[in-house]
Amino acid sequence: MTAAPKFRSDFLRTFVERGAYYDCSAAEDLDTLFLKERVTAYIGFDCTASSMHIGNLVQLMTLRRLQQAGHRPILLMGGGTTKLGDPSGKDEVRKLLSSEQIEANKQSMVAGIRHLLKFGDGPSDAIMVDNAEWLDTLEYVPFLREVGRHFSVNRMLTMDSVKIRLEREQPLSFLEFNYMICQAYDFVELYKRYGCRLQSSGSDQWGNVVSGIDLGRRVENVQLFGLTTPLITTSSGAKMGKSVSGAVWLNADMRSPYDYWQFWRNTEDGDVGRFARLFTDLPLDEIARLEALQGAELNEAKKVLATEATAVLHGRKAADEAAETARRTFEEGASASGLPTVEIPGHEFPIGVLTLAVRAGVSASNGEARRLIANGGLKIDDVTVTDAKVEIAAAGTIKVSAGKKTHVLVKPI
RNA sequence: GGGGGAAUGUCCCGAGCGGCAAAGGGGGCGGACUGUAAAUCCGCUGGCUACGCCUUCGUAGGUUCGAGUCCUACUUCCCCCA
Repeated sequence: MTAAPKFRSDFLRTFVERGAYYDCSAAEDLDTLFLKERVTAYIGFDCTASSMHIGNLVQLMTLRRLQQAGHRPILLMGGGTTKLGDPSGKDEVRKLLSSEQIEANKQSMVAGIRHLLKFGDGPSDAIMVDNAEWLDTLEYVPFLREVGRHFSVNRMLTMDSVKIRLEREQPLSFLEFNYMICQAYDFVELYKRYGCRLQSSGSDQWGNVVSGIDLGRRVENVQLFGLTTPLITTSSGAKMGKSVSGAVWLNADMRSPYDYWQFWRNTEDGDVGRFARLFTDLPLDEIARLEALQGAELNEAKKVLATEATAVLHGRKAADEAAETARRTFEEGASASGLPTVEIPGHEFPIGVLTLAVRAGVSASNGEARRLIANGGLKIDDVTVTDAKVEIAAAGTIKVSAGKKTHVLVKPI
């Protein structure tokens, strides 16, 4: 990482102030470009899951800030590159996904982030493109002659994504080996189609970004730019978003706005300011005020962080509802109606607590529910369950809690 | 084409003289302490109709009272030679 240069353009200055800057190519020239014109920039996402996750959020926020600064963001969905599999940062060959699966993932991923960007035809409206549009129909030999000849295998072997596999004696298939070439080609293709000059990405993609810049210079004689963001970790060193049962998904149907709000509410003290700068639209002076709070007062800052971050992803209304539900649940100890709710047919009652815990989704199995009870972690309507054999009668809505933070409402119907 | 290795609890890493539901980590989940934080400490971490039963060690067979452990074939990967 280079020390952040003193930028003159609004966009890059904000980018640095918000803590999103890691490195960029030809900083001077890029800064000038931002001063001079409306810049079209892109970030690519592969369609490996049915939802984006917290790890993608820094990139998504970059697109958002580009748009806010009046530039034009391109959301590139890697419907084509997903068919190859990105070897970066992976120890193993990815499982191949079917074309149908990739397409379904793409639709779902895009739907999940619709509040983050404004799409349309306006000058700074976001554009969504799928690189399958051009990658799927490439002809092998012409492609090799036009693009492949600009790539040195010697150099590709020194790229981290490749080198790491080789050093660890982990397999790297020829299919994956082509990933960086396709990503480089994407950049040039987006330049040709949309005049896209900048690719932003996480710092782990630097090698691929540079490859695209090189290719642009060679085949189009144009100066392209790269801008990377740092890998975000919590202040205690953990990779972000790996806390609760795997990834923190952005799609509302995979993690409700309420649970998303909770994720931010549980931010470590030392991260409040940094995360607020990165993941909310709050003014910097307001953030400075919030992070200056000490001790338990920081909880107020965390609530603001949670609400604002949720508003960015799910919209203001959902964020306010999540905040209110949390307030009633945690500060009043009430069975707030906004909690995640599970409906169970009335004829299943009276129901055993184990089954109830599983049906409510707070335990994965009866065995797990048993252990939860043994550890004193399961509560029904705020009463600790001590006997795994008790049955619960249907008496209106029941609050099922696992530990202090997980609460689910069960509604007999 | 020839030779040598590797695959372990479906989160990951990783031990495993033929008696193994399988050591030890990491992670995760609960509890205590707190502020819905961090750090620390404690417990748990295959499933079930549960003092018993069932399913797990790349896949399929075999030897054995008994196999993660031995044999055979296959799959995938790594290394060396050609």
